[in-house]
Amino acid sequence: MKENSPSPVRLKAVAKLAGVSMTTASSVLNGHGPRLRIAPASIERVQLAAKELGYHANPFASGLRMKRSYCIGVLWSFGGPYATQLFRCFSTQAMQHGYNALVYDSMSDANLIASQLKQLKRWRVDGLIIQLYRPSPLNYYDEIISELRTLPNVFVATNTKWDMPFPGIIQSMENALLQAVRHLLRCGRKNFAVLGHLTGSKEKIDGIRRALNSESSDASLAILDAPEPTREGVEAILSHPEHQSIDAILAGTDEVAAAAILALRKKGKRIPEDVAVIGFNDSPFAPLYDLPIASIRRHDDVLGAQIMEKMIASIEKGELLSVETMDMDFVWRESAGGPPPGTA
Amino acid sequence: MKENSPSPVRLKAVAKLAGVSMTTASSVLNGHGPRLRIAPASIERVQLAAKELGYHANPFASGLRMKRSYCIGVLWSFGGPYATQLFRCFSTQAMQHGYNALVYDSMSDANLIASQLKQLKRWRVDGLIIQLYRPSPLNYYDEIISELRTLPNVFVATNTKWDMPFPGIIQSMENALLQAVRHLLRCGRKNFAVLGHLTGSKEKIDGIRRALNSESSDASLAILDAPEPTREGVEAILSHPEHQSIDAILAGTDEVAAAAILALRKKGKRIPEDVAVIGFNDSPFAPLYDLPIASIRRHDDVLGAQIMEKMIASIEKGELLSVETMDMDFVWRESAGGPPPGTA
DNA sequence: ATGAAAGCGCTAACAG
DNA sequence: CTGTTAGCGCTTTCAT
Repeated sequence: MKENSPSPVRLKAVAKLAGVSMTTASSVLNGHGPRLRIAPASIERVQLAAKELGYHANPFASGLRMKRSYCIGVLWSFGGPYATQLFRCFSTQAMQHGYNALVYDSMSDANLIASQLKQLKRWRVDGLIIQLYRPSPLNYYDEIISELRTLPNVFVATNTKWDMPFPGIIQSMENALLQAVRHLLRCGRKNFAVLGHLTGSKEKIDGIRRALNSESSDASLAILDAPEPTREGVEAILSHPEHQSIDAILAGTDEVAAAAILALRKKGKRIPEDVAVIGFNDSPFAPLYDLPIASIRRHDDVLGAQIMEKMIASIEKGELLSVETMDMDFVWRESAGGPPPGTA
Repeated sequence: MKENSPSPVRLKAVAKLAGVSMTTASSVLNGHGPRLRIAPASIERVQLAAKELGYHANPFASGLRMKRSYCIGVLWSFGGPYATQLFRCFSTQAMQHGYNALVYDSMSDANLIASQLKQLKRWRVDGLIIQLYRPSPLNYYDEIISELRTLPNVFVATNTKWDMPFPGIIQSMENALLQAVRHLLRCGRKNFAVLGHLTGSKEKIDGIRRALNSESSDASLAILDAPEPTREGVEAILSHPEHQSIDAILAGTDEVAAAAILALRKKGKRIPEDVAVIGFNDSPFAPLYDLPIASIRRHDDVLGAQIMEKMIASIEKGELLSVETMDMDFVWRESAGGPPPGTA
């Protein structure tokens, strides 16, 4: 199974072939040739030799010496239909720059994150990209944050502004929710409901409340907890007598939205005439239902490459990581009812 | 941003605290205590000291010395709705054993794979898990395979038996296709079609042909190329006059299946009465359409942990990696028509 | 049963 | 401009 692998080329071999010392070879290969004013001829010979032998520094040796790892840690809660693209961006982008992305799914769990952080620290990562949503209580992540302070080049992706001593990016759903709510109000909806996992929908609920307020609407907002996106589960919840007046549902995912549509129809309601339904994540399936499902979209797919790019610039050139905002979008489709926003 | 991190604990400190030499400390911590008959008292003191100081060996130093990396490479073409779970299994499982998973999305592209392999080799991975479907022409992967021979603990996941000098697992859709085809034939279907990306559906087409043969059926099989799973694209294809007699569609993904259902309905066909439709991947959305979509399911979710487990056993205990088969399943739902298989 | 010493492969002061 | 030298932190003979 395992054959005798040809022992990897070492710096010594390159130096010998180029007819210089290891020092010179090393300097050239690390790009210090010009700075140290090494003879152009030597530079070229070294580079040629390296290419010819297919030399690549042993990362464990140079890592040990330089006290750095050429590894970038990524702690992200992967979910939703674009998680794969996101992950792909991280690892591909890192590889293109000669780095390794050590990617872990944090599942937004503080204990898990703590142990993953420990592992990444052991590996002396050169930088860390971490997704950390505003916790409640606010001190929930205190230990993690103090741990982060000991790491270089920390970049945090979060969902909402929050006093957090790291640069990063805010992916806010505030604006998308505002658009969605405005649309629903314009269509005359009065009784809103949030449907889905309670855990994690706090942000959505707050956002909707704020949106309703800012539009000075007196519409009601019900919170329906649907842990699983099954037809039966959702049906049971929506059958409750208290919930019969609901005319606008914001679901936690597109799956839940689909289940809700099926359940409501079964009860004789027409979608979107009687009840408007909006999903979340804009999965590729959303437009492919018999009634295309409106959704709210996070632009994860372009995000990964951008963040990794910045990270590497920060590591290599010391460019400061900055805080930015990236809004999500409301994607209108038939299930939201009414004419699409922006139509006269 | 970066604070003065407390310099990490080194072996020296542990040895001093335990009152032994570095040698002894190292041996104990690597589990050689008993073998070297080190005094039980010393063993305990060392372990205590290590725990107290929170010592963890610098992986770069021990990696350099031991000529190994505690890293496991994963080259996989991530796709389908369960890709995230698969990825999560790989990295979590590796972490639990103190390894790092270096995961790259190979996208089944030979050039990409070659460059990713190079990177992994530089990193001296202790093992490699790679997804490599039977290529055509068969020698397409020759370079990659000869590269793989130079790596330790290679484990290949593939789709079909094929002379490949590595242990691994075969995820075969043969059986699932047979079940699906049998079901369709039992329901009296005569004109089959495969609908989806042509690239990558060769295996499916062959499997269906073999299934039809083994059932001695004279049903026809049309190959419809639908690069994108959009309503319009699929509609255009299915509107072609030649394709009006089709009564059973095996789609490349559940998305394509959904698009096909919409397109066919628009043309006045009833699903599943006039045309049976079967998707692929069994995405969580499949059961949530107004007409639940039958599908074919790959058990990716359990696969990742299993493979990684074996890999680590192979690295640490030299247990041989073995070749196994894992069948996919046909998941009946209403879109496939007829009574579910197994019903009287 | 334990410790001193050598060295994994590389890089960066420091002398020439 | 180039080479000699001294480690980075750890593991492992080999002596004691």
